[in-house]
Amino acid sequence: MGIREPLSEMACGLPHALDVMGERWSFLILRAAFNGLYHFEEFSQELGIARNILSNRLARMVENGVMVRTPCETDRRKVEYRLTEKGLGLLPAMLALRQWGERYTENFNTGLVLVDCRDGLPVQPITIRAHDGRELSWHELGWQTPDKVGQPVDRGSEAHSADKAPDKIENFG
Amino acid sequence: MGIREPLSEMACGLPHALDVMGERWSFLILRAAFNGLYHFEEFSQELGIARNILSNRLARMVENGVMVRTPCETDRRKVEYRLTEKGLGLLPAMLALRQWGERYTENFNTGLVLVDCRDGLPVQPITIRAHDGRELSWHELGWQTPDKVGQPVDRGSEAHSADKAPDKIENFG
DNA sequence: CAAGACTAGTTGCGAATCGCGACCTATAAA
DNA sequence: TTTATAGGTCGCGATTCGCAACTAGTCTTG
Repeated sequence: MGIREPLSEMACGLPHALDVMGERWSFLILRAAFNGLYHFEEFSQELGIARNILSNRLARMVENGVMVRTPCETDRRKVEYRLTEKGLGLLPAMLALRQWGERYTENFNTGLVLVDCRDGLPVQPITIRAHDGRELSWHELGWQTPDKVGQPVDRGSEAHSADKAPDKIENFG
Repeated sequence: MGIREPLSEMACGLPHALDVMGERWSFLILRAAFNGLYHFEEFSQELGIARNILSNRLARMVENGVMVRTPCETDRRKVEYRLTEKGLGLLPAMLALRQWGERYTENFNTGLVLVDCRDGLPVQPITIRAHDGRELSWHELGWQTPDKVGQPVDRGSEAHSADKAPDKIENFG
């Protein structure tokens, strides 16, 4: 990581997530892995990524526990890269990103729809939900200290009018 | 984007999403914006990012419709950067990434909990849900052509045993 | 109104990263 | 035994990043 310290600050999971997955190609490699690819040459051909970069990213994902690297039993030239449970855990994030990309790409060609295998019906758009399942928007969210969980949060009547902010009204991150 | 063509292939929203948000700092700037910051100097101080990079990223986000840039009425030295609806639409993706980062960061210090303002109860972990709300894992998902939506998908009995893959069994992306 | 301070940048330059092609090693197939 | 394949590494030019310094408008203060 060298000089990149600022990404590693604590109390927010985003820096760590970006540290692991924030480099160019990482998410596309992940997508390919979810696609069922697991050999070096497969990733290389599918993505058209430079070999040294691919090598670097795969090593990094292994190092960070997103993938495991195992020599192939039946053909010892080959190596298998497989998603770990931690890697599989990135599916909601990747899908949310994808859905966003699809929604806001004009003339997006809906070639294939992600569905529940069982009934072939499309999955829902990914949303943020309250404990009881209600869908929540940004304005309905707030931060609470662990000891005060269960107490309503006052967000200071929405700081979003110009020049009101004396300091951070609410802390979303 | 010059030579970066491979990211812009169609039929998948991820390349577009990464094109817009995949550069270093973009997601942290987004987080800061969700935090209620909207001035150049605020972002600069909060993130410790180089000024030229910040300038570049903000311009890019404006260009891509994630933020709008408006000169401040009351102090014309200042400029306001605000999230558009498109920008707000990134909240599920950002939160999914954050939750993943939190979950897999050891000794993660849970300083603040994201809650529903109304009752102060924590939001759910972000998941993928079927049309009827059932939570779905990777193994239960498949791709279907639009005209065949509603027909169950056979994923070829899970390609994930070594050396079976003659070709892509199922196409997750 | 003039002198300073503040905001939002831009510019230049060295350092780090990316992308391409060539090369290398171990294994498998002909 | 020769050739092909898989998974890399190495070197080098092009791009991007990070830092510090500088600039152009716009308040603010005396």
